[in-house]
This record gives sequence, structure tokens and C-alpha cells, in this order.
Amino acid sequence: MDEQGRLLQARGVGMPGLPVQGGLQPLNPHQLHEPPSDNGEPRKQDIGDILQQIMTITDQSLDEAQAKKHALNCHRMKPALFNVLCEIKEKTGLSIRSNQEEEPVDPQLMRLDNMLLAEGVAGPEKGGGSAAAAAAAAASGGVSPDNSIEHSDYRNKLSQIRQIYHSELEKYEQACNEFTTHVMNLLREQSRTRPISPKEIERMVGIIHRKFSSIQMQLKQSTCEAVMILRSRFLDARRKRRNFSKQATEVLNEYFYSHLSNPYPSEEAKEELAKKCGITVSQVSNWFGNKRIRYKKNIGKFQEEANIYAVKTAVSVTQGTHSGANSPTTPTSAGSSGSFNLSGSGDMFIGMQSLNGDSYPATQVESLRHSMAPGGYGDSISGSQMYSPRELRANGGWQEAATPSSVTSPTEGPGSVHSDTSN
DNA sequence: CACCATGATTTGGA
DNA sequence: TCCAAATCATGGTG
Repeated sequence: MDEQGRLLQARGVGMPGLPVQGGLQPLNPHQLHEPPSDNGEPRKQDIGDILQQIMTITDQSLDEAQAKKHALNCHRMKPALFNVLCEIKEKTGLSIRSNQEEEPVDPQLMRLDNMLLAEGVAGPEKGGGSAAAAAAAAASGGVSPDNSIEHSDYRNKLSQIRQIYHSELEKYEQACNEFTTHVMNLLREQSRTRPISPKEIERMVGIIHRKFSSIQMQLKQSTCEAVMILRSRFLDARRKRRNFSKQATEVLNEYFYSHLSNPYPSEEAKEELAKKCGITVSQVSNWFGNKRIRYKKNIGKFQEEANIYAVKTAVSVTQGTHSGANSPTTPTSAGSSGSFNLSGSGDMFIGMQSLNGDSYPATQVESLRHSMAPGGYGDSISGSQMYSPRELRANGGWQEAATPSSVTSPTEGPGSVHSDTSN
């Protein structure tokens, strides 16, 4: 017996946590389960003993061990011993204990599995990641399938996790199989010496599997955690507001104020702005959404800013060096920096007549197209993709009533009119 | 810490 | 699907 234990030990088959039953004691228990002593000395002594034992074991040849085993099997008292063991076993009821009924599928495990599947960590190789990314995109408000930079980064990390997960899983499975066969062989071997029914072996295997699956569950759990962290860092990070860079805000503001009459960048323009600012298209959309609403709510507050950008744009246009409004898809409407007073339909025409044709906001032109004879002013902006067609608001102006009248010329100064603070 | 600025999200409408 | 509007939540500042 002791020899078996030693063999086990020598072959590294110790599983301290494994509930070993039926007399299968793989190790010298008193040595392994020694409580950690405060004083290191005795412990050191123990370790020394164990090492000594191991060394002597390795000195023993396999043949020698086999010979001993054989001797034991052939011992004349062996059948008697076997019978005694059977009797004892029957008395203690060890063999009667029925198999525990099939344990129900652990709901937590199922949850973990489902989550891993949903995240694309488990399940089919490709598509998993993108499915997760798509799901994430949908979760993020489903604005638009941009954020490709973030998502590719996310996908990379996810596939890293996936790789680790699968390799670990494989390792565990392999280890489990190896261990199971080993234990089975061992038990079969032992069954010659002591009573072990096949059922018990089966049960043992079941226990081992459960043990390993609990390890797998830990693996799944930590994988889930990793995915969650990843998600929170990459996707839910949207909650964590980062102010845009100064330069980005400048670019956006420039566009906004130079298109004040119709600050609705087209998809193309948004993309361009996004690229320039190093942000995503949806962030551009958000920014414009916020800007419009906030500008409209408190025009007075933005008057100064508007003037600043009006000057900027005007200067850069006259110098012809302005990069912001000169983009291929963005026709400069710098001249119109002050043409945001489109409120009433009354001064609409005044504005149009007094300004350069290029700068006419689509809103007005469109509404004109409806109300005027065809072939009018529309042609002047026909090439412009800047304005989304959706800007045909019923009354023709995005700001409705809230429109200040002067940002046009900085010389005029702010606060000249804007008697309205509609809000 | 209060307050404001600002990016993001939610809700409801067209 | 985009927008306006309201709201949330965080960042920055005095």
C-alpha cells in the first residue's frame, strides 16, 4: 500500500483537493496536511524528509517496484486479506452508497457558457468576435457602425482572450483525461488487492470530472471577468467622458459657425470632421447635436464664440489658407458666417440677395425650390453635398425663432440686436 | 466641494 | 434612422 502511495507520489499524481475515498490515499497525508507552523524549523525538517523519500524512490528501479508488487500479489495470505477487506467494506457500507443522482446542470455554469457564447469567446471561431462587436455597437445606442478603430482594438483583445481561454480549456481537458486514465489504471491495478467494483471506478471518474469541471468553471468565470473588464474599458468607456482636444473642438466649431445657417453636416462631412478631429462619426454627430441645442438655447452665450470663429473663418478664407472649410467635400461658406439669420421667411430673401450665392443654405434654397419657379437659385449650390436633404424643416430654419441677427461683421460687435432670448 | 462645461445616453417624434 | 430635447455623468476649475 505504502508503495502504491509512493508510486503515485513519484509520478506526480497528487491532487490535494481531490476527495479520495475507498482507501485510495495517494500521498503521505500527515506530511502534506501539516498545518503551516509559525516556526519554520520543523517544517523545514519535514520537507527535508519528504525530499529524502523522493530521492530514495527515484533510486528504486521500476522493476524493483514491480517485483515487490508481484510478491505481494502472490503472497499466500493475500486471498485472506482480500476477504477481510471485503468484509470490512461491506460493514462500513462504502459499497452501498449509491451513485449520487445526476446533478442538475449548474445554472451558473450555464450563465457563464451563455455569456461566453454571446461574447464570441466560446463557440465558432470567426464571426464570434464580430458578432460581439455588432452587439456592442447595438448596445452603444446603435448610432452607426463606425468606431471601427475602437472595435478592431476590442476584437483583437477579445480574440486574445479567446485564444487563452481555448488553450487553457484544452490543457485542462487533456490533464483531466490523463489523470482519469491514470487513476482508472491505478484502481484496476488495486482491485486485485482490494475490493473495488467497476461502479466505484466509474464514480471515481465522475468525481475527477467534477473536480476538473469546477476548475473549468473557474476558468470560465475569470474569462467572463476579463471580457467584462475589456468591455467596460472599450465600450462602456463611452460613459467616461473625455473632453475632445482643443484642436478638435476648434475644427468642429469652425465648421459649426461657418455653417451656422445649416449646421447639419452630411455623412461625408461628418466623416471628414471625425478624421480631422480624431474622433468617431457618432461623436461628431453627438457634438453637433449638443452644439445645436445649446447654441439655440442660449445664443447670447455663444455670441462671442460665434464672432471669434466668424473672424477666423473670414481671415482664413481671404488668405486662402484655411484648411478647415476648404475640404473637398466642404464648400467654404465662410462668406455666410453671418448668414445665420434665417429665422423668418421675411428676411430670407434679403439674406439671399445680399450674399454670395455659394453660401445659401440648402434649407432656404430647398424651400425656395418649393415656392419659387424652378431654375432659380438652386443651381448655385447644386454641387454641394454639404447639406443633408433632411434639413427641410417646415419653417425653413433650424433655429426656428431663436436667431440672433448679428455675428456677421466683427466690427459691428456682439450684442447688437439679438433681442430674443426665446428660452 | 460646488458649479459649470461638455460628451454621452435616453426618449419621443417624424 | 436622424433629430431635438431632456437628462445623465464626468471633467475641469475656482
